[in-house]
Amino acid sequence: MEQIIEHLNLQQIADSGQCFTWECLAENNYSICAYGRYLETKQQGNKFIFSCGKQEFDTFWSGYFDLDTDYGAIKRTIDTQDAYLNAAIQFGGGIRILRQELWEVMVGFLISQNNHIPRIRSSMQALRTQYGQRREKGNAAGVYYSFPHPDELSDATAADFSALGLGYRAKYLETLVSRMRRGGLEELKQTLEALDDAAVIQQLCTLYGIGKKVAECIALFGMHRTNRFPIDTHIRRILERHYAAGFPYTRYDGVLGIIQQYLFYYHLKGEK
DNA sequence: AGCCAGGAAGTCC
DNA sequence: GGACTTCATGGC
Repeated sequence: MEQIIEHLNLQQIADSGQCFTWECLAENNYSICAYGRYLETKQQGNKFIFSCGKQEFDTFWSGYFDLDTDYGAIKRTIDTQDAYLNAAIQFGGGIRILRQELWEVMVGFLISQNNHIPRIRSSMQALRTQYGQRREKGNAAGVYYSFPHPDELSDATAADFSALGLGYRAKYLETLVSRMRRGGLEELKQTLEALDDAAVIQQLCTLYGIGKKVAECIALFGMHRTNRFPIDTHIRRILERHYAAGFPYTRYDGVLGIIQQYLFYYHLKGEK
């Protein structure tokens, strides 16, 4: 099916580092596996072609791409005097915060610490093909691998994960899997849903290998807590260099996570 | 061009 | 404050 969508750019999202499992098939053409479903999509300007039917798009993928959130309205609240932020949005205004699966995000950002995006991606891909379920694409030729549930990872050891390039993070994942298997993940999800942002972060930080920064990312990308503002090395530099007098947190209260993504992506890819 | 060093969406002890 | 895995990246 086809659809016109504003404030969405596949390449920007794919390179923004919020998800590590999209696969680039060609320019502006990606395959996406999420919640066990498979989708291929192509973009030409604001026109998109999706490999699924209208009903599946409306009931599932539309939510995944966060199309119910009005990014145009958010952009209109931006301080016109803030040259850096405006440049960032000019550069990466097609970024949205996807509604990804909690577990996949937890693993992705557990691996992300002290790491490069290309390497995170290859580790995530290896986890899928090693432990995920092999499935027919259905609406396209070939097969894909779903991202493995904790139960599907429960026989793997730290040494197995290390072999996939996780390095010293392998033991973190082994411990996390043992906590999240056999209903642990579903229990955690229920617990977290009931908590406010600060308590979510606090709760996540009790897990071995998850510190403040990773917890913030999990809340933002895995639970759509769009007011979380993860401060990593890139953001820290931006704050020092461009917001030495203080960042306007209160002005963007409620959408700080979205603002963070614009800034992060611009620093990562745009600003030279 | 090819090599080398500093750094990478940090956290643990 | 130091150690931790490995390697894509940029500088020379």
